[in-house]
Amino acid sequence: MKRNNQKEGRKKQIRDAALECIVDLGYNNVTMKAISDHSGLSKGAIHHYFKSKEEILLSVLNELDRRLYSVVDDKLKDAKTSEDYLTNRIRGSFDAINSNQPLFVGLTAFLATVDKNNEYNKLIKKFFSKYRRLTRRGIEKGLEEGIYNKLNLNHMPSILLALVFGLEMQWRFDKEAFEIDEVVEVIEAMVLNFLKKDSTV
Amino acid sequence: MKRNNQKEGRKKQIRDAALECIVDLGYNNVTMKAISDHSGLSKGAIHHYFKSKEEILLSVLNELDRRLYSVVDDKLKDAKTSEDYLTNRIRGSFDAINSNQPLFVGLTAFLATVDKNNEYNKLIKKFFSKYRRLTRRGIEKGLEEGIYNKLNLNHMPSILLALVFGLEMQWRFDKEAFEIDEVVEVIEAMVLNFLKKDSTV
Amino acid sequence: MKRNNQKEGRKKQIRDAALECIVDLGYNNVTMKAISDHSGLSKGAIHHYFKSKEEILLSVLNELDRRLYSVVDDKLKDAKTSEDYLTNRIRGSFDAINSNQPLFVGLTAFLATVDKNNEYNKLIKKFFSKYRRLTRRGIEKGLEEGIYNKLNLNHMPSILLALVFGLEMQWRFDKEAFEIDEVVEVIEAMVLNFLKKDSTV
Amino acid sequence: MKRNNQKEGRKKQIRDAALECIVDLGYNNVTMKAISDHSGLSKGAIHHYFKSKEEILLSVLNELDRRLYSVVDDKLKDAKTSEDYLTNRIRGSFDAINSNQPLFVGLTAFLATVDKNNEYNKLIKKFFSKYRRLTRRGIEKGLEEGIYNKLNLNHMPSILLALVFGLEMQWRFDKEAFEIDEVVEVIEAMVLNFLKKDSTV
DNA sequence: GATGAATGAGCGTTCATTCAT
DNA sequence: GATGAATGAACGCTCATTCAT
Repeated sequence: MKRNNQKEGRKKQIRDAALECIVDLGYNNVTMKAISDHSGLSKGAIHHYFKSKEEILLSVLNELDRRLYSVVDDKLKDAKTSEDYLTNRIRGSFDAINSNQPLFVGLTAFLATVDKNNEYNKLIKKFFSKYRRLTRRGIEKGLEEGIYNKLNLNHMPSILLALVFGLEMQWRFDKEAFEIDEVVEVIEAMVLNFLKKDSTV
Repeated sequence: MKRNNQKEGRKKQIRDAALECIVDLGYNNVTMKAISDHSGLSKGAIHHYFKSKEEILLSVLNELDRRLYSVVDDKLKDAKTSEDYLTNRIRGSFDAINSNQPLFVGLTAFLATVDKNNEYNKLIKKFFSKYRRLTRRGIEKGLEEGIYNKLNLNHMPSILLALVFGLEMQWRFDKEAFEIDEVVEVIEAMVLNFLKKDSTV
Repeated sequence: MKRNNQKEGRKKQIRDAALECIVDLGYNNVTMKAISDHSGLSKGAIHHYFKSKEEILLSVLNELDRRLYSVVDDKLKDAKTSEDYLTNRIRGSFDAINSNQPLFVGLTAFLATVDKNNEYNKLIKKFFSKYRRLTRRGIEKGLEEGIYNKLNLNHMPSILLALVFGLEMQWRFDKEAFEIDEVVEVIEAMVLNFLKKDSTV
Repeated sequence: MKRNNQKEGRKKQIRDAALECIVDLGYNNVTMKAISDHSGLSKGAIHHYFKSKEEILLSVLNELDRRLYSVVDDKLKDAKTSEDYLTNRIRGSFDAINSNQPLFVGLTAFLATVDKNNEYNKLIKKFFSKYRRLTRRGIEKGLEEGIYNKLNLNHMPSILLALVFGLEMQWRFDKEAFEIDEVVEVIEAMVLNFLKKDSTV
């Protein structure tokens, strides 16, 4: 058991170093040497815990998925009503952008690795899917309570996810392009307004 | 003159091959050898037209920018009123996704190259900026005509761009996640509804 | 005949450009492209007159040999007695250094190409040999006139050639190392003194 | 400590191989592949010890400088009087030519790399300078003892260095041009004679 | 477990040479 | 004659991976 914990500790150490490298150096400049330097472990030791560089990066991607989930879920703890829940989900997602840049930078780095049939793609697919499911649950709650009209259940999660990622990306390249807090307020107003009142689409 | 055209033709040939590589192999697997194979030109010949791989990729990014502009603008030709204009802009953007996948795959590939102070970043910033300006113009027209409330002029372009990119990305990794046409309809309804009626935010 | 002259003119043009390249860029940075740029002729045209880069450089080396000969010989025109002749030969050689740097820079560039059995080596050997023969002739004249003792006929030419090249090389790397005019005076005194008085070696 | 020695051993192994390449193939044909073949180490291993080809060559040049110093100094051990000292210095230099051809071939190879402002130039300048200083010291000793006239202190070192290098070069291209031992004897006679008796220049 | 020396395939790039125009 | 587009071998170098210690 202790063995296993130690082993997991080393793997975490390596994963963290790899993420640091992605963020600091850019995805394409991540080398085993860089991970070695950042982690304080030798290249040989790293290969002892992960059999290849790809396995490390896969592990990082899984870790990012986990982190994103917990970061967003932390925002939902105090939500009482469904309306709160959705508001928190929206606001929480954007807060997550601000407070966890490495997470997003890391995630989007992987988006560019798209390649026919690779492992990353499957993980990213799962990750997108999970995020949509989470959002959907919040809306379902609202539906049960009769707050939202039922028509957009399948569409809103995708739309909200698009907004989070789409804004984060713009913001990353141009911090002056917009005031993110204001944009989030507009999005909140637009989305809640639409979910509550609209029933004609 | 003919000379120049021939030269431009070759550069296009190389650019096209490079884009093919990005789409087929993934950004990180684009090599001069791959571009050579895809273009049918020798590595030496490619270097005759572009002095480095980076220059080719920069050229591809510029080309994608140009293409996106024209693809989107084609959709606006028939727009009569501002409402049409904006509807067309939204719909056009999503049509562009369907009919020009390489374009979007290419563009997003570059998004992950983010690295401190590189040339790509500047181009992407310009490109995002241009797209927002284009959208903004459509909304301004609606403002003049009194169709839209004036409050969201600065925010809607960013939101619409986020939606386009954010949806394209999800769709790329999972074609079954949502029915894109339906999502676009929802977005249209939500956005136009918000722009017209809302005046409280 | 005219044909031939034109052809020779082109070859000279190329040779001159190649020497310029050696001097300006360093031997190892001489490329066909550089020769093309310096000569104003296309790479194709250059290959029309010389079948390879090596042939151009060989031609340059031959030309340098010819030039050195004429440069040094110009100094001997006014020499009346053998003593004048030798003085002029020494002084002339060092003057040549000052006024024809490209020539010496070019010549020494080739010295580093030494390679088992190459063409350059043969030419350089011939060139060293010719220079020694020239010097020897001056001393022989002095012998006939009874000015010099006869014992050093075979050795002085080598010594004088060593002095010319050896000083030029030092001077090229460090212009402040010595006052070349003064050194030349010392050499003159030492050599003439030795040739005249010494009879014990 | 052992580690360090091993590392230094490898660096020496690479340096030696590089010098072999210079001598066997000519400076311009030294490639990483050639050094790899000569040293028995892979290209990767070589780059593990030297970060670039230039660094290897610089290291070789430094090593040649060190070797020349020790080779020449070995000849001075038994010198009693200054006259011996200078004689030994002259003779020692020329002995060095015979017994350390690679050293001289290597050194002169670098002389031809002259290029505006490169690292080699600085080293060669230092090296010439050191050699002149060494020679000068011998002459100064003779001055103190009243053996030599004082006028040529600044000039003789340059002259002697010129003779050493100038003769080596000629000899390299044509072993039959002169009998080097005889030439050295002549030089000795001429120089010592001049230093002792001459006081009119 | 941990190290880093060693490997070698593969990278982007250069450049002498060829050849269709 | 003259051009420069095209070729491809060879270059210096990088880096994931292996393995003796």
